[in-house]
Amino acid sequence: MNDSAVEPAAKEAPRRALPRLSDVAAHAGVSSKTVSRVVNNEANVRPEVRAQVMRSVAALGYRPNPAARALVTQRTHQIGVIATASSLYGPTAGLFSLEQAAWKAGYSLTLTTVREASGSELEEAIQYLVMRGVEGVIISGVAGIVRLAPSTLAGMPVVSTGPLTEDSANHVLVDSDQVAGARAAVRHLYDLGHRRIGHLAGPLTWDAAARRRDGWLEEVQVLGLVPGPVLEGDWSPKSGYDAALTIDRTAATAIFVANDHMAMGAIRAFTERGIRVPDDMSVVGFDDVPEAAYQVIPLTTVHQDFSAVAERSVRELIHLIEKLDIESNSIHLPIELVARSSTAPAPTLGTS
Amino acid sequence: MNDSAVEPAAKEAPRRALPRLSDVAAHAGVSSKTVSRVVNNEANVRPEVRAQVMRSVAALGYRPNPAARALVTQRTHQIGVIATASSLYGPTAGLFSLEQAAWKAGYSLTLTTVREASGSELEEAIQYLVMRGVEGVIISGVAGIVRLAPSTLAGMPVVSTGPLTEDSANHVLVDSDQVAGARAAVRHLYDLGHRRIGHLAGPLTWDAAARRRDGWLEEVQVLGLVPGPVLEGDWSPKSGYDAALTIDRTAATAIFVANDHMAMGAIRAFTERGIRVPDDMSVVGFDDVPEAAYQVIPLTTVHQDFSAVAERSVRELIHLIEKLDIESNSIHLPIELVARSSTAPAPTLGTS
DNA sequence: ACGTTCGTTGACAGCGCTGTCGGTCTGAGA
DNA sequence: TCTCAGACCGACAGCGCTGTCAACGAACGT
Repeated sequence: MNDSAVEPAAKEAPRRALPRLSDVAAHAGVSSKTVSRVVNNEANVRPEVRAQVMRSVAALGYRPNPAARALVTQRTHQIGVIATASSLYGPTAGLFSLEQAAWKAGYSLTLTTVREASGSELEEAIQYLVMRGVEGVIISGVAGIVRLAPSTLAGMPVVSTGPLTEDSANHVLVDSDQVAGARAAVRHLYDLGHRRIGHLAGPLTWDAAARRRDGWLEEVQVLGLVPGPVLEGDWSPKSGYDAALTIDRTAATAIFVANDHMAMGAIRAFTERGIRVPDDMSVVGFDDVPEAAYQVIPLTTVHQDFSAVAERSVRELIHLIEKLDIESNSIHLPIELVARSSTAPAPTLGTS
Repeated sequence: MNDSAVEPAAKEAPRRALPRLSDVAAHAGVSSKTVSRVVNNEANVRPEVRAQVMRSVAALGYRPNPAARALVTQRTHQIGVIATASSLYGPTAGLFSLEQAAWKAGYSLTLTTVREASGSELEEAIQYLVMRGVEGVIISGVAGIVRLAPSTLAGMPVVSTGPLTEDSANHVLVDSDQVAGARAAVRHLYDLGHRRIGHLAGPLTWDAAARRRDGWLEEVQVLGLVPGPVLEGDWSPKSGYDAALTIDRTAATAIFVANDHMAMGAIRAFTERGIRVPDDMSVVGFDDVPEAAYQVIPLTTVHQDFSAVAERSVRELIHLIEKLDIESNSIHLPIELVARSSTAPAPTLGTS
C-alpha cells in the first residue's frame, strides 16, 4: 500500500529516548546553533527560518535538556527553600507565595524540610541543596539564631527570617516586624484598661517566639506595668490549652499569645474553667490565620502579611544571586493588629 | 618582604569559581575517574587512595556538579509537585511529608503552584516541570477531573489525588478514601438519631468535594433517609459562615461539612443565630486539622492521614519512574471518624 | 617458571547544549 | 561598479562528569 518498505529502517531508531537539538536541526535543515537561537528567543534569525524551526520543534516534541543547559551556562535558576516540617500556618502560608514570586522571576523552588532548624540539621539541609545545584537559599520559619560554618555556605546567598551568624554580604534578613506586632498587641490591651498582661510564648528556641516575647516585655515596661505571668508553648493548640489550664486567674486580666492556634487552645481551656473570654480574660493571638475571624469567639490578633514577606524574600535573594545592590541587610515588614471579639475592657474589680 | 614575586601567578588563576573533578584529581595525584569512583562510593579503590582523594576533596572544598552528572547519567532525581496555591490545610500538610518521603528515597522536590487545578493551568505547570527536568509529577490537591493532552505528559509518570484522563500505565491515583469518610460521618449522625442530615459541600469542581458529597448522598440513601439541604462553599471559614447563615433551622438537625474550616465558620454562624451546637444542631467536619480538637466546641470530624497519603504517593511515583511493578492504579487509604463535642443525639422534637 | 584471574587504575569519548568566532549574503552608500 | 556595515547562519570547542574498555601488576594455580 504505502511505501512501508522504508519504514522499518525508520522504526529501528526509536531507541533514543528524547529528540535533541541536532535532531531538530536535521529535521529543519539548519544548524543546531540556529535551533538553539530559536529556542532561546535570540535575535538574528529570519522569520521563515524561525517558523520552520518552531514547526520542527513541535513535530518532534523537542524539549531542551535542562542539565545540558545548566552545565554550559553555569546557571540553574533554582533556589532552595528550607522549611520547618510542621503544618504551622505561618511558614506554609508563605511557601506558596514564595513559589509564585520565584516563578515570576524565572526561578524554580527546590524544597527541603528540617524537623528543627538547629545548626546541624540546617547545615545538612544546606549541603543537600548545594548538591542539588541551587543558586541561593531561603530559610523560612527558622528557629533560633543559627551559627553556620562559613565553609557550608561558601558565598551562597541566603535570605532568612531569623538572624544568621554569617558574612553579611551574602545574607539578608526579611521578616515581619515581630517586635512591633507584639508591642501593638500589648498596647491594645493597655488601651482597654488591662494592667496585668500575661504572655504565652512560643518555643523560645525560635527566634520569632523570642522576638514576640521581647516586644511584649518592652511595651509592658514602657507602659510602666508589672509583667504578668509568662508561659511557653510549642505553637500547637494543645500546648495553648495545657498552658491556659495552669494560669492563675487572678494573675492577669489579659494574655498575649504568640500565635493563633495556641490562643484557640487557651480560649478553649478558659471556657472549660469557667473563665469567660473576653469578659473575664482578654486574649490576643498572632498571625491572623484564616479561621481566626470565624471562631465562636472571633479572635483579636496581629495580622502578618506572609505573602509580602515571601515576595520580598525572593526579591532580595535574586538581588544577591545576580549581584545587584541590596538596600539593607535587615528588612522588617509592617504588621497590624486586628481587633475582634476576644478582647474587651478590663473587668473593673478594683485590682491594680 | 615575603616572596610575593611568585604569588601573582598563583593569584591570577582564582577566576575559576569552583573546583572540578580534575582539580581534585591533580591535587590527589590520581585520575579524575578515580576521584569519580570515590565520590560515588564505587568499589575497587584501594583504601589509601580513597582516603587521599577524600582528603583532597575536603581540602579543595569540592562539590560535584549536579548538571554535569545529570547530563551524563540521564537522571535528575527530581520530582515535581503541583500544589494548589491556597493555604488549605490538607494540601499543605501533605507537602512536608512528601518532601521527607522523597528525601529518604534520594529524590528532591521541585514545587509549582497553580491557582486552580484546571486543565490549562495544569498543563502549563506540567510543561514547566518537564522543562525543569523532573522525572515524575505528583499533583496534590488537584481540583476536578483533569483532561490532559497526551502530548503534555508523553509518558511522564504521574501520581495524583484525583482522576486524570490519561494513559493509565503511567498514572496512579493515591488518596484518602473520601467516600468512606463521608459515609462514616453520616452514619455517625444517624446512629445519634439524626434523620435530616444536610451537607455543606466544598467547591464541587474539586474532585474531593464531589466525592464527599457522593459519599454523603450514598449513605443517606442507603439508610433510607430524605437528603437534607445541600449547600456549597469554597473551603474557607467565611464561606462556611455565610452558608450556615442561610440554612433553614427546621430543615436539618445535623450537617456534614466538607472540611473543618467551613465547619468552624458554620458553628460560628449557628452560635450567632442562637442555634446551639450540638444541642440544636450537630456538625461534623472533615480533615481533623490540629486545632479542631481545641475549639470552644471541639469538633467531631473525619480524620485524614495526610502523611500516609504523601508517603504512598512518593512510593508509587518512584515505582513508576523506576519501572517497578505497580499493585494498582487506584489506591484509597483508610480514614476514620473522630467523635468530639460538636455532635450530640438528635433533639427529640417528634419530627419524622 | 608460566599463564590466568582479579583487583585496581587511567585514557578517552561523549552526554546536549551554548559561546565564540568566522563566513556568507544582503542592501545601502560612494 | 565596488565597498562595507550589518544581518544571518554554522563549525567547533568545551561545560564537568561518568561509562567503557584496556592496561597494569599482584596473586594464584599448575
